[in-house]
Amino acid sequence: MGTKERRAREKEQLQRQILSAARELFVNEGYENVSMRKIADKIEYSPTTIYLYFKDKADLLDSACQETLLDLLNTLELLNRDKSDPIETLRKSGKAYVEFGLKYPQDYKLTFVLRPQFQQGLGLEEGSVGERVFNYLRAMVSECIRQRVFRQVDVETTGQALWSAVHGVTLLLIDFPDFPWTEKDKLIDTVIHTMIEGLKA
Amino acid sequence: MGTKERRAREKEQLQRQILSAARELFVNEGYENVSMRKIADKIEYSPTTIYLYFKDKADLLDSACQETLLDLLNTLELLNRDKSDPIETLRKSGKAYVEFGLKYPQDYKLTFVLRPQFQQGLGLEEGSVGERVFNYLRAMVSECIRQRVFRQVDVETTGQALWSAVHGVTLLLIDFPDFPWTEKDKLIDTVIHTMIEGLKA
DNA sequence: TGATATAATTAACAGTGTTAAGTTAAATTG
DNA sequence: CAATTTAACTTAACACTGTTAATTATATCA
Repeated sequence: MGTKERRAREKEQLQRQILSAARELFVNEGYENVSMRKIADKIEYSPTTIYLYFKDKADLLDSACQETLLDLLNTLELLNRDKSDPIETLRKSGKAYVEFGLKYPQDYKLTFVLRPQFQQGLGLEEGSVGERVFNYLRAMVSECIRQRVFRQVDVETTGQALWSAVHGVTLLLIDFPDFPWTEKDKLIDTVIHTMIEGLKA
Repeated sequence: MGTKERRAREKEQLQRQILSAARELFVNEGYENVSMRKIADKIEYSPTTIYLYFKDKADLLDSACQETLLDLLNTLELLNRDKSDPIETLRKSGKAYVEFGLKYPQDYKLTFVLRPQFQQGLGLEEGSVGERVFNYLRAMVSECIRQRVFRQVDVETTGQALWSAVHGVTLLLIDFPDFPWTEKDKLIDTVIHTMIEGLKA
């Protein structure tokens, strides 16, 4: 009597299909320029079917951002961290963070700029993927302090400050592509390097 | 025969009135939630009248952002700069920049996040207000290097890196108001202080 | 006053997110 | 197997959006 389970599986599959189509459109055309009807066209269902699987358009955005955060977390955790050189690990992670943002600029903006505006204050609560990303950062900072390569700074504040810096350079590079930046990589490296130097013992 | 001039003056006044109403609505309700009809209601004209004074809605946004940039420039230039302590000047300016963003969060996001998305690559070209803001920053960095309180870093890259840092912390504080930040001012100060320390000779 | 130029409006178009009602197809029950 | 319930999906509609073209009102000049 597995019919019920099959149906449930089919439902789940359609949900994924909708989300996948939506995310692709969001990324390529921008959230505001994607209509429910466009998504419906892509998956060859009527527009209102989407509402059987997602509360509304913001809910779709929300789910898309969850996926992006998971991708980012994976990217970071795949870095081979050298325990004996926590600063190099921090540097590499920062670089990977920015490069992730530049590789998927629409995804990044959707997740870290657009979504908070809609789903106010959400996305970083306890147990969420966002929190896991931040935990990753916190752990690196802790290790730098433990090994006394950083001076005795506050872990929380320092983590947030580092996040601020990489977030800032990522967004500026995304939002002002025509600004006469000295050189992309040089700028990114400078931001990260300067922050790290400023934290050293 | 000053009728022509009076008419021109009246036109200009109405244009300002429209822009003022639009900016107020943008800031209070968010650009996306403000319709041309809402703006028209506020100024008690028909919606299409706006199109006699502004090309389209994006043009209105553009003009509103110009005003914001001017406000920011004024705020920065009103700081009493102590020539003998360029680092303190830089620190105060950074703080003022972030505080400006937090005081007018919608304005800030409109100018530095939303507008670039519409009016791609614009707003920082030669002779613009945006460029003047960046010149201000550049001058401060130059002074720090000239007085050898900073090591011999590249002015351009350093300025852009500093901008990245303050931009980042401003946006994070705006976008994630419910995130458990250690303490607003402590975070801002840490970001600025860490960057400056990392640049010192 | 009558002609002309300018300002402002009305009506309309194609599109938006979303809801409620209606329809079709599948699963369950007797 | 036939009847009925349930789930999945669609059609039609609402109130809104930015924007354009055609039309009306208003003020200036001869």
